Amino acid sequence: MPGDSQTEIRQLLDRLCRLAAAEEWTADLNPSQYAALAYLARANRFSRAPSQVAEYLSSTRGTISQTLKALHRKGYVAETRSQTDRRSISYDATRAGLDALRKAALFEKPLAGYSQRELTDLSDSLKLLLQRALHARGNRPFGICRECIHHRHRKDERYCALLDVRLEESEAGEICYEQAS
Amino acid sequence: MPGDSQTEIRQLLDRLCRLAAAEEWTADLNPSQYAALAYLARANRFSRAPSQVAEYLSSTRGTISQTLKALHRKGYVAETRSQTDRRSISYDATRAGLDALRKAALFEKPLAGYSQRELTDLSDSLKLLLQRALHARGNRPFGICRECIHHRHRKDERYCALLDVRLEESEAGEICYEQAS
DNA sequence: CGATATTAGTAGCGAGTCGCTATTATTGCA
DNA sequence: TGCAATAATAGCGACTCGCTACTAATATCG
Repeated sequence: MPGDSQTEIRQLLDRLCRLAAAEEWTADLNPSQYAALAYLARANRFSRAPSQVAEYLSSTRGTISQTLKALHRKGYVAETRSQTDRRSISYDATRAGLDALRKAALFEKPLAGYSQRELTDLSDSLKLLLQRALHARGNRPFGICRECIHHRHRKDERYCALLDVRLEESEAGEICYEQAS
Repeated sequence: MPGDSQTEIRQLLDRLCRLAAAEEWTADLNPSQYAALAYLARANRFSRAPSQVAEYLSSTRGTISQTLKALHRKGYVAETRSQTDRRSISYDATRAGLDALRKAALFEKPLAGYSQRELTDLSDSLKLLLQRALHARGNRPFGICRECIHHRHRKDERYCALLDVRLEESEAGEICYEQAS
């Protein structure tokens, strides 16, 4: 039934995204390219391969492959082939890429009047909804490293018990493909 | 800066939309077609022309023209030429169109556990954000007829003071292009 | 009244997404 | 060692999107 809360929430989300998309075009990026680049800027070094980007964006490897190539042509990402697995590639956002991201800021003005409390409330509501929707579809959560069951933190050292590696302090706040809770 | 509340909220919105989009493909609709159809199902008879759909979706007349033609080919909308202005066309969702919309329901399960209070809270937060974002860009609000300054309601009669027409009871809850508050 | 905007809808271009289905490397496993 | 699984990519057809025209109908105004 059109008009109920579900439909309304869905349409609100959609219109907000379309508005954001309109802004993204002005920054030499199309919405998919923006989304991929924004992910790469927040993802840790174990989570920047095409298939991981595809999964995060609920897209396919084929499409994302093209998107990343386009970003590469524009100089917004750098390609790094893996040493251990010669099939896989990792993409990192370049300085120019981060600049392009900043140009497409949309909700700065509309969110300016919000208190920190209101921001986290909204953020948490959306996070919960997304989490449930992802779970219903059997998708990975793509949570933050620090909030993972494999994350170990003692003294001033961080460590991932799953991948068996030491972690830099700055990596604790990044998105991880393997994150679980 | 990636990682702040703004960026995070934007990425959450984006991922929710992409998830919804993935669901829409399964209902013989692409995301744009779904969005246009969902709008037509909620818009009143003064608001169903291509240019109005385009404005609602932050798109262009050209693109929406194609989208509506595609929906027409699929039998999901009906075309009606205006009697008064022979340039304009109005599109209405057909019964088959409404069925297709229902097939693409996504947030049913994830939102099932929410209380009515939580639903309206989330809905209101998003509405406020959208409203501010639209205002910042100088766009129309596309609000609901009933909540308009031109809406008159006395006894059991509804009336629009702007368009100078009587309104059916069922129209009071529909989206209107002319809505202002 | 008639010339001149303005408006509504559409067509067509080029780039690119998206869901597909292969295809090619490379790696893991029995 | 052979065969399945995996990572990335290529290519197809339908489509969106931002453009720039373009047609037809309606408004405006000297």
